[in-house]
Amino acid sequence: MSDPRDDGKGRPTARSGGAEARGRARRQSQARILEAAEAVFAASGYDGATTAEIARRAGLPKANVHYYFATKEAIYRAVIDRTLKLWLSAFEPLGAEDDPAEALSAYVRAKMRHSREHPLASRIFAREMLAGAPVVRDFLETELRSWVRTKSAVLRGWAERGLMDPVDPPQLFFMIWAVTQTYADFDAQICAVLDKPRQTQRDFETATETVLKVLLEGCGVRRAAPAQAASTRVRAAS
Amino acid sequence: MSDPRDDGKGRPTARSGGAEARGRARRQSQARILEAAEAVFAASGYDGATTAEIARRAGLPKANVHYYFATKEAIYRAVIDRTLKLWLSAFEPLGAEDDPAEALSAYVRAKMRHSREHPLASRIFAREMLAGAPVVRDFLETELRSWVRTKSAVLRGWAERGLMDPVDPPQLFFMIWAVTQTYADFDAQICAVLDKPRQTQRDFETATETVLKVLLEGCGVRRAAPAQAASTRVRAAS
DNA sequence: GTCTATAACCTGATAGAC
DNA sequence: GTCTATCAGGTTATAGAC
Repeated sequence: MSDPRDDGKGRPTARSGGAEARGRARRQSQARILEAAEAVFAASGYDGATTAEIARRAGLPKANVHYYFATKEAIYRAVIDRTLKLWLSAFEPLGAEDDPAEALSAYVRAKMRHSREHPLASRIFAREMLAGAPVVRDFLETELRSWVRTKSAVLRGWAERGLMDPVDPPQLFFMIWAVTQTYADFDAQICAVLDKPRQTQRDFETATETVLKVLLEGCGVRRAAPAQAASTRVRAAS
Repeated sequence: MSDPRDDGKGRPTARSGGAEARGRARRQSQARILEAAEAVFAASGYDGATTAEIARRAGLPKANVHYYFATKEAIYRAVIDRTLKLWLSAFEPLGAEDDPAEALSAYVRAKMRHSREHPLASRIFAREMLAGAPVVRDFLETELRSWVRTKSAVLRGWAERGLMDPVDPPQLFFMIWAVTQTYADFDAQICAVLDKPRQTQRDFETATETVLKVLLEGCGVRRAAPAQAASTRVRAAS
């Protein structure tokens, strides 16, 4: 997963003069391809995407795309790599000594922001899940599983200290992920029901407040003050 | 949407003797194709699905599939038709005179059961949303939107009478749908995290109880007794 | 490194014998 | 109504000129 661009081509020749300029152009082309591919895979899925469409969006001839990425699958793996890094970046700490209201609130807000700012990544991830996680299964079974184990212990600790209700922690995470990601993945449904061409910033804020209220009160934690985040944590009295 | 099998072929000839037997065989073949197609579309999506695979699963030669459904798209539309009917069948009444705890509880339970019993339909629906609802947009903008409008008024009425907290009703429906459907759509993720080959009946019950607790307490309604359903409704005191 | 032209393959759909 | 054989179109990937 760490370097999916293993096509073995295009490495700088030993006797090159302008290697740096070429390296720049190389990275820029690759970046444009990945950005185009993200949009195409999110909209059409792996099978629906075509390398021709990716090339068109990237503003390159199709053969150029295959020069940088040997196969369509290699492009997809590179995009997934990015997606997982983004997914993980939305994972707030949730430390045992944190105040549950503050920490859970910050986590849910981070996930909501992630859906708002990176809907394409969210949709690609969702498509992977629907297909049975053929590519990201290893990630789910290692990194994500161990994250859930660790954080579940933290939540059980909070419940034992009476800071929140005893809620099955993995199930709570499934709920949080489902609710926050629906604003990216099911955008078409939400827009259709609300009779709007797209979700506005205000819709997003309403959604965030509703989600925070229902999820936090639903597991028995009092809400933190709306505006502040992880920087001004309050330690829980032990 | 009502009859997507509009290929115009295969209607019984006027002078036929065994028309009934042929009609039976016809319906049976169509049913087998649709069942196979549901599985293939759910697993692979529209573009990933092949008519050859659908035929193989249905136990028929490929040409036979094209005899009953002129195009791949016609098969897909027939499957979607089924899916939407199933989706609507999980919609409990939610009447203004019902007790919110009973009614919402029954609705969430129905949606959870639907995910458990019809995961393929749920995944096909999810893929449609991810693709921007090209086929079901009309359904979303008419039937579903009007359902949400009607039921939102019911929820606002409950909130005004102090039977639940004032929660933005459409947002609450989005949350309920997201949470309940995740158990079908993101099954791969849930199994991977829980380290199980599949979700057991017990996992499903834990999930249902957790979802009910968090969602109902999250919008300020007291939980109804677990076992009973819509038959023994309690009228809300007005 | 870049791009045009093309090869190799697969898929949806059909023709036509039975 | 059923099924084998095949066509037409589109896709991934590559060869080879520049």
